[in-house]
Amino acid sequence: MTQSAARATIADVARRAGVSKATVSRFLNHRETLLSSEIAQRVEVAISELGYTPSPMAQALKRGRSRLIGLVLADITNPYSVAVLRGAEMACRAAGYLVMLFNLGNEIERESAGIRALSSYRVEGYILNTMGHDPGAVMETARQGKPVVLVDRLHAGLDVDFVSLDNRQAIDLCATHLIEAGYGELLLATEPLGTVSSRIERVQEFQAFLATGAAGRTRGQYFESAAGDDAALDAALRSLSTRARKGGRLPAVISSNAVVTLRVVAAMARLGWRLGEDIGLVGIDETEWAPYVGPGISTVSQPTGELGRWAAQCLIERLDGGAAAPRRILLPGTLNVRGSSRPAAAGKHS
Amino acid sequence: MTQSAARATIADVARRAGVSKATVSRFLNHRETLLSSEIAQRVEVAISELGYTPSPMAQALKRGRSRLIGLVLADITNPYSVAVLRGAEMACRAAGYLVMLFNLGNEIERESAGIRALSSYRVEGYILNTMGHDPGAVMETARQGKPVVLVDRLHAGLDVDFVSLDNRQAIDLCATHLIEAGYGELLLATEPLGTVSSRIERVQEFQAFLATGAAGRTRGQYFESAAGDDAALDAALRSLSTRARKGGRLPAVISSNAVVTLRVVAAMARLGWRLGEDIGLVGIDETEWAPYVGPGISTVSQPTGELGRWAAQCLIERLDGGAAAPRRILLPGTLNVRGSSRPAAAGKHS
DNA sequence: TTGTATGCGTTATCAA
DNA sequence: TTGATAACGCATACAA
Repeated sequence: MTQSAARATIADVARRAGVSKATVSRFLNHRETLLSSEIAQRVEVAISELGYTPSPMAQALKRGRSRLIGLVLADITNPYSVAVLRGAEMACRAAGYLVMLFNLGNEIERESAGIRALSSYRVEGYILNTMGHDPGAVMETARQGKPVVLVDRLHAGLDVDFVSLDNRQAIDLCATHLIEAGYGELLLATEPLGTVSSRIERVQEFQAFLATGAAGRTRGQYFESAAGDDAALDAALRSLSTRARKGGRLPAVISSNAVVTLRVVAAMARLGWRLGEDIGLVGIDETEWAPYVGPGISTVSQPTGELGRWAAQCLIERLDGGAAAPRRILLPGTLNVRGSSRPAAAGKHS
Repeated sequence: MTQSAARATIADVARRAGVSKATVSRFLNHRETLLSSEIAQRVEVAISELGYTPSPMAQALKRGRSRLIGLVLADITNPYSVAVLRGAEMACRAAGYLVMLFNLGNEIERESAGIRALSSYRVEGYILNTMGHDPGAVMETARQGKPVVLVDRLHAGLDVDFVSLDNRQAIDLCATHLIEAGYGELLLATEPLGTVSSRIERVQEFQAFLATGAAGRTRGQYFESAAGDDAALDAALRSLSTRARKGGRLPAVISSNAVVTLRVVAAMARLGWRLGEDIGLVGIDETEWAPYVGPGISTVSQPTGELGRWAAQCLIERLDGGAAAPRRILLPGTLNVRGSSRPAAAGKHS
């Protein structure tokens, strides 16, 4: 325990125990098969006396496998991503893997840099939650022959395991709840679609829902809300309200994720509208603040921890040799009803 | 570029360029000193043709230094921590270091595990934002002779660089603002003090402020709010209100961080009080939702990115040989005034 | 059952 | 200026 600055190596242990390095290594890796007599004892005490821990770097170099799993996050600032990270981390830890994180910080051009960095550390597989803007980068992972699992966002041309919220179920949940609550003119507000599969899918499922009998005479549109453009959002909201009034319906917004939910909330302040009364709102993504903004914001919680856990699970199974066809794992969301989707006295909006 | 599964090694490059491994290594590391003639050319093209990248693991093994910096976070779920992480990451990247993250997930008993894991990867220094509950673990870093910088939380007996919000300035900012806004009976609500230096410091600075002339006839107390115990918080708030009424003052809360701010907000809902009117509130830690909860919540923003940047900076300077005495870097917060600290019509609370 | 020798991908020391 | 070679810490094939 009382050790000088440098970490003990396997040679130190061997010397101290009066055995060879190979024996120490065997004690560490093949304890059961090549059992030693009382030499194991000596090695064991030497190890604990020296506080010896094998160097994962040297092990990786020798074995060709690192017990590292690479996790690429588009934006660690996003609570969704962090929650997924936690789930994945726990599953990996349980399986003896360490998660090596690479945060893109929303700089899509770093996508390949991230994968290269992880690759240089010989990670054994990748969990990707990126923009998918740099197909070359992601293809590189496939080329390496290392397993990949995508979270939340599909990549064109990459046929691998995929773990995500069941967007159809989530959209259905939002829409039917809103309709049952009395709202009849819907707007799906989303971040700009771009190539992000989850955004696109939510819009498509929304449109599919509207085309269904379940929608009744409900009408709906969608709107892409860009980061700085408050005016466009306000206009879309006003237009929604106008359509609703003309049709004798109550207007409501489904926001496609927490970022957009916050934008809609901000718009309420600008427009002087009250959630639930002047307009309905249910947002995908539960947040800690949802219960306390306005009358409380109705949300659909994603099973974020589970998503991360599943992602890790998929990867680890493939690492263990499971070679089935790519899986698609879609987990359901759960609805949290709050004031933002309770029309107070039936449409008293101006 | 067109490569088989395995990554190219320095030997591949050497073979391709028709030189020795040593030459390739020199090209990579000592380009200026031992300049080669047109051999450099050959090496250069071979490298790019093969898409060769040195293995950081092998480099670390040989050099004894990893260009890795270990970052231990108490809870990555906390936006404060993530913001610090981002700042630190950017500074490290600029200096050619990679951040290796270890998240404690608030499990304090993992503190030593985290440091050991990082240590096994031969990180060259540590940025620590932990509970400090496991002194042994942290001492271990010191024993290793590797530089350490503490963020937000001091550790007893560990005399190293420290980067943090200027708690005195922040508390003064909150208190004087509240007083100027007309509030005279203050309550500092904090998470249980335990051994967390930042919490303790904020309480002490609060008490110091009250003892000062600046406080005038203002009175104040502090309250430790435990995670599940809503009743205690409600009681503390009611008692605050009672004291205020008796003294003919307006009551206000300073919440010590974002977690507590949210608890106070939740209490408002339970008690049926309105922020700003029935009670004032200013919280340390800016959040994305602060503008939209109730009348908007006044906050003090921490310069989180800067904190992270400074932490990395300190570490890197020591890594480069700077051996001065431990530094204390205290950065000021900035006040964001919103509705929660604007008494509407002078104390119309019951 | 244990020890010796070799190699993983690098860098650094020495000769050439 | 360049090329063998040893060594970093470890795991394993082989020999003892």
